[in-house]
Amino acid sequence: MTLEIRHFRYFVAVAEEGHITRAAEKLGMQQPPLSQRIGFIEDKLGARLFLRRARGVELTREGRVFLEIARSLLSQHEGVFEAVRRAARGQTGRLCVGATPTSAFHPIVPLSIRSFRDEFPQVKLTLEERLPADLIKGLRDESIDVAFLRADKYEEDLAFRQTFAD
Amino acid sequence: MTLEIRHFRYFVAVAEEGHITRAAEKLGMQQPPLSQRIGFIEDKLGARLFLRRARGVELTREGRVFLEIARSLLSQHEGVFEAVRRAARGQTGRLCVGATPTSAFHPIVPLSIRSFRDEFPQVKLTLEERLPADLIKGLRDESIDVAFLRADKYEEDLAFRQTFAD
DNA sequence: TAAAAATACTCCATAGGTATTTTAT
DNA sequence: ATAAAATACCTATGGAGTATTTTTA
Repeated sequence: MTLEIRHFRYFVAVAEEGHITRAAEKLGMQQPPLSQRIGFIEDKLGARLFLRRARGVELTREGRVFLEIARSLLSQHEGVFEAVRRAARGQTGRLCVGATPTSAFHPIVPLSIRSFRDEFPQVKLTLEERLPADLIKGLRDESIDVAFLRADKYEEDLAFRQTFAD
Repeated sequence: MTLEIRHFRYFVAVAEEGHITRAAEKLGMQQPPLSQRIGFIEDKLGARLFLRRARGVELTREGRVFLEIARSLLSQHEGVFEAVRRAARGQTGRLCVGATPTSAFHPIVPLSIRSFRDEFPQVKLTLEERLPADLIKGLRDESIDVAFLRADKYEEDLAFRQTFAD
């Protein structure tokens, strides 16, 4: 058996509480199995992570090192779901494209839209024609997802920019 | 149930082989349980990760996103053991050395410290001068890692002892 | 001596194995 | 028709629960 996500959770809970019984409560489980899991982790690592004290447990040096790593692993683990959800969303949801009345007729706009629709047919794409300032506002409040704008004027407002000649 | 390390391993194996049966072989398990686990992961994520083809499986867009994350999570997971091992060996971090006011000037003390610093330059070493009783206390609560003491007096307190003549 | 952790068991859920069916080319 | 994945069903291992003992200060 390898150390699983569950074990990292358990360890962090105990480290934060400094108390196996309380940590078990917080985790919605009983004290003995949690003690066992902690023992299992220590075996796996070949290191003692806690000193057993009369009123709780205390991290050892190895424990403190392990705590840092465990936290970072858990936070990365949490991120997974969000990342996949976003990826899935991009393939299946809606996309609102903004363009100024003039830029809407620049060839790049219809071409981009056509090829996007081609690649992601499940995405319902809508085109919003607005004035440049309103497009920026829309991007900020996320009522618009992407926009076609003259590059020279809104530079400092933009986090990301793709430029096309002409 | 949450996604465990095992699941990430399984997924990466299948993604790399493009073939559940072969991946199962490589993992030392059978094809059906691996198919089940992959199904489980997809359920958890609420996303299809593979397209089922006549001669294997192929990553979807979400699958490719998930693959990157899974790999990075696994590599971080692997690092855990190494990091704890190093911490346990004391190759990193801090070391607090205790000595009595008199023993601090015995040649063995500065000599040991010098050679230790030589061998483990990453370890930040500090010297604590305290009375013998406080040193024992410090060792117990781990505020001190090692101490130089007169061997004859604290014998029964010590789990480990290294004696030097003179 | 009191509070907390460890141990000894029992039980259960989920992972994994075996046999078979379904699907895609 | 064939190769591979899915499904159905069974087994077993590891995790969780309950009762009790051991440890630490």
